[in-house]
Amino acid sequence: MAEKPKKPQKLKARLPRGLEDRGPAAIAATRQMVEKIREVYERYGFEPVETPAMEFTDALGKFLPDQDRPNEGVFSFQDDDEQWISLRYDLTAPLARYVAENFDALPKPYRSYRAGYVYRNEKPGPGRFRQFMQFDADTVGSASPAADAEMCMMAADTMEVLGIPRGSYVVKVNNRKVLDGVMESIGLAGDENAGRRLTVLRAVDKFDRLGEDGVRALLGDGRKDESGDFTKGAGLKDDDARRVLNATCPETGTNEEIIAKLGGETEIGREGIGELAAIARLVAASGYGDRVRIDPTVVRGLEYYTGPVYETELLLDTKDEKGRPVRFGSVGGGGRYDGLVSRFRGEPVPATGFSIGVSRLQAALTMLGKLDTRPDFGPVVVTVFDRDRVADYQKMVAQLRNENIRAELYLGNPKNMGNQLKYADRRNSPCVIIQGSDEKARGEIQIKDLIEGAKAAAAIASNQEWRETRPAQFSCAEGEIVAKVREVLTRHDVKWGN
RNA sequence: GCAGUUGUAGCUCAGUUGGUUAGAGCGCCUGUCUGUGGAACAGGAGGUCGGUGGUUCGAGCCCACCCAACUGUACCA
Repeated sequence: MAEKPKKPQKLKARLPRGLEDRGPAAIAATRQMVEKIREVYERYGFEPVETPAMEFTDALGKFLPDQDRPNEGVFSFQDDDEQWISLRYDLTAPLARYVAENFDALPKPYRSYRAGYVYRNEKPGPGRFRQFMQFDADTVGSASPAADAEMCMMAADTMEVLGIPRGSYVVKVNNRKVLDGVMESIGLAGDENAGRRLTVLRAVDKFDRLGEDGVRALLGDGRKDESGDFTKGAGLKDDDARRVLNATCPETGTNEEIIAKLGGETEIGREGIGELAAIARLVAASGYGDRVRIDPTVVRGLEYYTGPVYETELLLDTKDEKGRPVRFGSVGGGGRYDGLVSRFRGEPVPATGFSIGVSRLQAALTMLGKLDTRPDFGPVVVTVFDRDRVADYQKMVAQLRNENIRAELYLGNPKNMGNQLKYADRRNSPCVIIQGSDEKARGEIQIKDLIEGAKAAAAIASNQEWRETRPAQFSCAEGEIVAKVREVLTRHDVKWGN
């Protein structure tokens, strides 16, 4: 014990929670998803624009009320001039800043899209990350319900282009004005009731998770969850709670039937219903009435939305590796934010937008087994047989690379062939090039087809036989290296990158 | 934040009523194998038993506090 030398304290390699490292398969999947989404957005007439990952905190509108510091949900720091800067938490608020700053130079209505990472300092979970990718599209400068309807239809098209069949997703639409009208009708108008209105909205938003009874409890005195934790409710009278529930319970039937049941006891409520009806008509006319559904329970994140709100939800059952059901929440959402750009300008600038949660959607599709997670093929590996002929091998690599074939020289310790082949195997290489002194003397090289070899190996039992038969290996003239390698690649349909 | 559950090797987990030097499988590295991937065989590295303090002759096991992860819930701008 005493003679055992004390080990130096090792630094623990670790990543903060809610963040993830991404390997080749995940990167390839994201690239494909982003490309497909981009095609849809372009087809709808949107053009790309990107903004940085950071903004002044006040441009994001994220200072806590009555405090000189940013909201805790955003990652923030102070610049050397003491100004607060925050990582963007979505792509909408930065776009509003961009449009306001470049207003005169942009055509109106201005239609643009962008993909990028956003950051939220919240508790992570399945499909919930603290850095995640969104793909966002916005129309700024149009108050028409056609702009909103278009967002919903584009959301539907996007889901299908990503391989989610019709019927396995739904685009839900609601209108904040309808909710405001209901609250006004039970006497919750005015600034003094802002807190209770928020509680009511949060309760309604939980309908899909807690059901009618859970929402009723939250509208009334409160609710106790299965761990025994108690959540205080909005304190509505039974009668008022019933009216809220009547106006917000999910209804079955056509969009028109649902809209007809919404009531509309106030001016603001009737306005919202009218907008919903207009969207429903536009959506139906284009043949999207089955996928874009009016749903009175949709609330969405609470601050800047002013009218229609939309949400895309997967209807497929997702289960984790232990078979437990996993709730992913919405994989996309958006709405109308008529106040966000006008904050920077003294005039009204209506706007509406929609974002796909690329990271969450990818997590869901991975769990559903709908994404190809097989590793890509590695490069052709040129092995080192004679150490003093590395230059010859490097030349072969260059020949292949010049023909756009992924290739590399084995850069490890070339003491034996076995290790080099093991390396190529791990890299998932389609084939390796071998040239020892015997081949060199004949002006030939050996090409070993690792894909074919792996198949042939299944029948081979002993290591002796394995080595002696050299399965799927052939020789060719030095000058044929490119042509013969290409034959192997073609035979196995090897494509890199896509 | 609140509540519940769980922390033993890189991963999945054993570990008796508290009793020498904490184990297994898988993975990893090396060798058999300076002319060939897998398999097999042999060997090796890898642990402050989440942390600190306490009870005890003696703690991976019992107690207290702390930390972390997971699940639910809240918040989610």
